[in-house]
Amino acid sequence: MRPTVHDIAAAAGVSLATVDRVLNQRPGVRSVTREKVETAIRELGYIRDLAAANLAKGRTYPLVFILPASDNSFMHGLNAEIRQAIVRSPAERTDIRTIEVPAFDPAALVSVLEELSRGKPCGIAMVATDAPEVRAVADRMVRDGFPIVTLVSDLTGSLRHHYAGVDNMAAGRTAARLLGRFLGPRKGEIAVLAGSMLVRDHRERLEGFTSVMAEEFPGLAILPVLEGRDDPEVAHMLVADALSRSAGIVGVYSLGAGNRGLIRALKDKVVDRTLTVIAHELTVHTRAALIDHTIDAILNQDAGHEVRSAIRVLKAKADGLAVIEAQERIRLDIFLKDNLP
Amino acid sequence: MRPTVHDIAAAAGVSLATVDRVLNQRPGVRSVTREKVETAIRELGYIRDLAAANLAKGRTYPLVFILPASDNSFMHGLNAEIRQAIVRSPAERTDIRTIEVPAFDPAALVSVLEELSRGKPCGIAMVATDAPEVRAVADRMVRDGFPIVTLVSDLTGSLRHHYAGVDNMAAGRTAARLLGRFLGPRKGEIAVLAGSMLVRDHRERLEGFTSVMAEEFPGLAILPVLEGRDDPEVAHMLVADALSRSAGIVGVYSLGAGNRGLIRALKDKVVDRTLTVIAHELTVHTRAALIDHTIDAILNQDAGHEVRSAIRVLKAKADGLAVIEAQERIRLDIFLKDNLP
DNA sequence: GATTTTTTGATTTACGTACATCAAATTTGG
DNA sequence: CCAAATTTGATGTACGTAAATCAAAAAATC
Repeated sequence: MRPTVHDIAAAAGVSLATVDRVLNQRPGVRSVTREKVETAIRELGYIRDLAAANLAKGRTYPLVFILPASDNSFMHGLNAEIRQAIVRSPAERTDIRTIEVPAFDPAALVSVLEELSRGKPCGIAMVATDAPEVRAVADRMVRDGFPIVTLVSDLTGSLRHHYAGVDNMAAGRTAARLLGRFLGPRKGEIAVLAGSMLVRDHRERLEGFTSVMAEEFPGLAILPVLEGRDDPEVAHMLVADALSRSAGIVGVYSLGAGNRGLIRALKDKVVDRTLTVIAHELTVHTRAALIDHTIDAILNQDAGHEVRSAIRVLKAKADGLAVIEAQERIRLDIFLKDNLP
Repeated sequence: MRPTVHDIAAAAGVSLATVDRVLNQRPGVRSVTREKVETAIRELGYIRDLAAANLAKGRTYPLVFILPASDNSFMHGLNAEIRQAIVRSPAERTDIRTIEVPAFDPAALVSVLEELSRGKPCGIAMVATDAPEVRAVADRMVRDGFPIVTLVSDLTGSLRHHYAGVDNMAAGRTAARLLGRFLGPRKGEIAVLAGSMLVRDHRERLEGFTSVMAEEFPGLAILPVLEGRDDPEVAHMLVADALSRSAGIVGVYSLGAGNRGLIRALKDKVVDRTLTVIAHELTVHTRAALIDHTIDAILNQDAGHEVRSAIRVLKAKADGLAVIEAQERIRLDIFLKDNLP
């Protein structure tokens, strides 16, 4: 049987109360005594029974998710996953709340964080807007002991405990290689559809994409980025326009949302030529397009995994425990029509 | 606050002891009374606090992993992940034991299972040898109440509660499409290297592979399968031989283990022609080969995820709880040199 | 050496559930 | 209606930890 507080008290020759004081870093213990207890803990290999401790404390983990108020499939999916997590709350002792903030608005995010830092949440997960002022508050809160993880989009150079999202640079590079290899020896132009270059994940995907394209597929020229604002209508217009303007386009990389518009544009135009298309995020629309060969590959991040991972990490940090790194790495899913879930 | 047994006793107008009898299906409760209690449970939305219950019972989850005694990187990795899980045992209340059985030996597996069914394990995870006699014992044990999950390789048509492994048919199909698309308009022959056609996962991969090849890439002809027994030496010999024999080979699909030998053969021979190569399982060797372009893509199953998933599922089944299906789906990882972890 | 302060011990209650015991109430059988 | 069997209640202990109280002992201060 694993040792309990009683065993430690006995081994250290002190009372249970003293052991408790040491374990929960309460004052009123001489450092010699504390030493004795800590030695006993180490020697017996004591590990506190978290379940029992949480029971005794009546502990719950109050967590806050801060999300941008964006109206696209991915964010809806993310929201749905958080609601699922809320359903599981009783069993997991979590108490999850979500806060919506205007998208791409550092000031709004900062004020929400300021507000939270006056409260009691034991953990914060946020889709970060990548701005210095956001980083400043986040870092201050980390130093003040708040567990903070970024979700989907990271905060450059910040102290946040963890990033629950994919490596977007790698995603862009992967897209480039897939596109390049699928096209083989063909030469031509590549259209890139993004949401906005103000978001870090989109910038990074583009950066990864262009670098591999330049290094390894010199026959393919990247056209100026189309910024579709993650809006299907805008995306449709931009892509349709680009396709009609340039006959040299052989491939498309859609690195943001709003793929509904992209797909419509592709279906209108493409009877006369074959395009190779790579898009991000698996939704009902992209899935259908993958199956009917309008899209050739989909890169995806699993929102469910991201949410569950964020929760696990925040709980672990709140308890001062280690996380299983490999488990928390969010993988880039590559879907062809053959390995759809 | 969530309701406790006390609240239920009060609501149902019975004593705590009676509630306990109902909850733990102990005898000595009239059906009318049982009804009252069950109604109260439903109406208050009571859910038993598993942590408290486990504490009171002093419960641990004795789990057994049955693994084939195969000497390849993948099995070594799987073993390592199980050892990691054993390290985490105290915190997870698990008590994990592994048993090695000769590979591809149904009789041995059956006798181990028979032995276990006389004991007390609350859950069994096994790399199944796909044979009718194995399925028979497994099904009997499932009916007797043992939670059983198959790991990596499934048991055809069995009642096992869960399969913690990838969809190998989908893996083969994916490999075919990748190879076909990477080769583009090129015509030629494809060499397939397998471990053994006696293992279900290899058979399925091959089946998926050939079907997509036949349907969609008629210009590519699949050569007779090379059975390398997952042994680097044998694999080396077979591949070197095939390459020297046929000048028409343009691609290779390695769906088993023993890739060390394959890679050596490729490096020896391939200076004079470009081959497109897809292999399974990310190891130090395949990773290096991917980076130096000897291999073009690696399909992988994450052994760590498989082990952790098997444990979560077995625990849930032992408690009669639901699992989060999406979380337990083992994904097929596709690695290009750009998205290596 | 007496006094104050700090440190330690002893003990209790609580968390939510499991499980056992014994007495009391109720039902059933004859 | 009585005896036997069944059902229910009341109560206590346990699991491992947290947290509080109050008394006792030890150390520090003057």
